Amino acid sequence: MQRMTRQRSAVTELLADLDDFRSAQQLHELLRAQGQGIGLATVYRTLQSLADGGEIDVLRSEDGEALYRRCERQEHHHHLVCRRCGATVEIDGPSVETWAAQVGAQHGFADIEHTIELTGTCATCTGTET
Amino acid sequence: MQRMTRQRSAVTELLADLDDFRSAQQLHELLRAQGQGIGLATVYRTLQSLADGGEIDVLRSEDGEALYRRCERQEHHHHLVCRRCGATVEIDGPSVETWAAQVGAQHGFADIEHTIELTGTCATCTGTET
DNA sequence: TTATCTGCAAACATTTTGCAGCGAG
DNA sequence: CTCGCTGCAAAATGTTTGCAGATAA
Repeated sequence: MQRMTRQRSAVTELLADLDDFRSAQQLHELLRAQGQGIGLATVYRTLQSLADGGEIDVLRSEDGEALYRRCERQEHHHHLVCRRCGATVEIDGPSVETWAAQVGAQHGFADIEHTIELTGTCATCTGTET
Repeated sequence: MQRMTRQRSAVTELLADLDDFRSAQQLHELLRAQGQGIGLATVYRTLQSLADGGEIDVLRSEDGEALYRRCERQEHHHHLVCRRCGATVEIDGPSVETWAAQVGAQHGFADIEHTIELTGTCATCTGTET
């Protein structure tokens, strides 16, 4: 089992304070900035163990970095990103959640998870075509 | 502009033959297996340039590898994957296509693209719980 | 011809791992 | 006391880049 070390609780508490996804290196820097003495490897190991335990969510950034966030059990939303200027809009798609669950059930799949990414060109960029 | 080299057309043609997402290294191996002499760096550079030109789609695998696939203009489908045994079902989601376009329009975004991945536990694996 | 592309190997960034010592239980 | 956890630095991966030579146009 896990021992509750100073480092582990530091990571857990930091994640509790943050709402966005952060990279391991970012979290490491934040901890050091807080005056917490902690090694990068430990941050990675701790995050991995938290992720294994389902206590945090992990996703990959566009350039392959792993991003972590404390697990939000519910109420997730998706992002709509402009491929031109990078503008991002948070969107909520109840219909998609429903659709996902439905499709899963239709094929006998349980415990469905979904990842959705929307990309487009935003109004500003569309109008500003060169 | 791009020169049409032996290597570049080899990559393009290989992608035309494949339907799934493949990693750069995988594509490199396939090309070598085909007897095509091509360096890994060239594969990376070519894929990057194709991606920049919007000729291929890129996404990130769970473990941070970049995966490439020739751009499918329309009529795409999504996959529902069993997290336990890896079984894959192709699904078609007209409602999602609609939802995506709608959400995009709502926010003034044009030319919406979406990536959707569904993961769950399939019937067999659910029933076979140890 | 000549600017671009290629291959190789070295450089990079992120993440993982080996090992000696620390410390929670 | 013990065994897991930590820190460091070295190793592993996947990707990028510098450079000299090959080559498409």
